Amino acid sequence: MKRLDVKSHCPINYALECFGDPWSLLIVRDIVYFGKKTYGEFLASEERIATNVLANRLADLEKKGIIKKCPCDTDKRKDIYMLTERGLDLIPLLSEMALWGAKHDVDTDAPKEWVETLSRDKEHILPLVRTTVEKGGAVFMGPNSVVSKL
Amino acid sequence: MKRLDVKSHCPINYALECFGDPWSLLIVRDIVYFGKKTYGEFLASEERIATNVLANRLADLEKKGIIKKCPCDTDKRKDIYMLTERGLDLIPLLSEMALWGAKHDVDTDAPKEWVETLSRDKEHILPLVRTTVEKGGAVFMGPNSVVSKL
DNA sequence: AAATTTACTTTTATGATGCAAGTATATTAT
DNA sequence: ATAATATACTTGCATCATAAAAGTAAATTT
Repeated sequence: MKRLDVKSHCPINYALECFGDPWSLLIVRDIVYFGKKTYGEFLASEERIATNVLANRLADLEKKGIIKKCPCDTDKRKDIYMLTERGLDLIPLLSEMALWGAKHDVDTDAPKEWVETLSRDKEHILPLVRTTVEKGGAVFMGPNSVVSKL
Repeated sequence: MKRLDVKSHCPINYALECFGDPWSLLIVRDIVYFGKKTYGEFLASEERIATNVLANRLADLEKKGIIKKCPCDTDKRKDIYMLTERGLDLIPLLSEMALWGAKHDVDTDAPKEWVETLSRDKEHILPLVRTTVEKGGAVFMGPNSVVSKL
């Protein structure tokens, strides 16, 4: 948890120092693709992150300016986590990662149609994903999902 | 070092399980951007990877099919590490990571001109990077560097 | 033949993660 | 109003990964 020393200012190393651990990008994925917003929703994700690790990662991501936390209006026990501008800027990176994984994992769960649509027309799709997520929507889930607009 | 259990077949998680540690992508970066090819060259990189960790990461990346190792013709003590097809397919992801880092690190070392060129014309640059690296060249170093062709 | 280079391995210390359990506050049910 | 439940955490402990330092074996240079 102590990542105070900066190893270099290579942009790739900088990015890795911000989110190059096994969990951070899965949290961002949960927001972008599945519209998750609360601690409990992140905790319930398929990869079974440990609760203390989730708390650490959320705090780190907030400190790094990738997510922000707001109290929930309707339930005061909950906080709502959303992407900042820096976080939204991760969408193209996340997409390339998803395309690589979908191409190279023979057992991938990635929906074939989405992969084809995305790789065919990034210029059009990525801004659509961004504006959707900005408004609290997601790629696959919810009434305003990106896939429902295609 | 024991990453035998697959947490999920989400393409993003798959990618993270292949190279989602703090070092693997720095090795790929050294190949793509700086034309590094041998153990000693990777060991000498700015971020100062520990020698045992480098040995582990090289072995893992080879096992995952991202790099391949060939004996060096001119010096039989050395091995030459190169990207496989799977490894070459990481170039777009690495580029997005570099663009994110260059944009969000106020102290970035990324060359401004390269960042602008890349973000303006990915369609043209990325295939050029790929064919260059395939032939043993790199983005910034060597007589056949990508930047020397622009 | 001796010194150096290269690509490692081994050992020990530290730090991060995984798992199980506990806590504080807010909400819902009775 | 009280009890039960939900939510977002924290704490303690075992295990795993990384960092640092040193050592090793084969190939090459002097």
